[in-house]
Amino acid sequence: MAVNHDNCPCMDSCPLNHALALIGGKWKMQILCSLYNNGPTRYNQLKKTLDGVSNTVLANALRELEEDGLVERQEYLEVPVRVEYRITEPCQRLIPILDELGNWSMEL
Amino acid sequence: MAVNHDNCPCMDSCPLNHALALIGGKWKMQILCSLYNNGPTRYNQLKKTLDGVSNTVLANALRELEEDGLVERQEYLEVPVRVEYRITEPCQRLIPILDELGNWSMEL
DNA sequence: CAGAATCCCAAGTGATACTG
DNA sequence: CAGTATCACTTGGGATTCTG
Repeated sequence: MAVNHDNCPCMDSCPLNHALALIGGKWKMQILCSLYNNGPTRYNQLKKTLDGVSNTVLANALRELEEDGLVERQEYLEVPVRVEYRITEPCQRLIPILDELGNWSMEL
Repeated sequence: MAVNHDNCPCMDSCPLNHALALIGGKWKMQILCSLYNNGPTRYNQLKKTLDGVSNTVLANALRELEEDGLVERQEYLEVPVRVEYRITEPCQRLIPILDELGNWSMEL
């Protein structure tokens, strides 16, 4: 069982901390959730959908998500430029887990 | 599916945000993890196990976890006083989910 | 259009000392 | 022993403006 690390502390090597680093923060899960539900989305559309995100935060979150392999960025060389974001396959496998987590939190 | 909220944004009512409020933060998952693995644990023992927590943070986290029904506090009227923390039954059901989440993050 | 740069604020975290 | 109080600090998040 992955949660078990002898006597704890899991500390730095804890898979859960790693997970939190990937999808923690105020907006990352919403971003993934939106991309999952709505499919590939342009930057400004995403910004409108996630009502209240600032550019700073959204851009940073997207870059981190991309670096971590959760999101793919595709740039279409049109004028004006068009950029779409979508979730990756490994990220797809995260969705059902998040789903369980959400259900659990609501039943609590 | 709980993750689906029409077009998103899940925003405030998002079950995932609720979950994050419960178990987010730097130490809460470690606390739950430790209590799960080691069983009922006294305050100072917990503090030693989670190497690096300050009193401020640990005490606050434990109080919140207790308010949210994830942790039970039991006070034994001995001299000196003894206080033990343990995870609750609803919290037990969270463990396998965290386990999946941890596994996912490591396989990524 | 898609972001980067800048600046600011609030919240979270932490170290230390102290007390019922 | 199990915390609380106080204060300092770091980080994340946000508003706004600007540019390739």
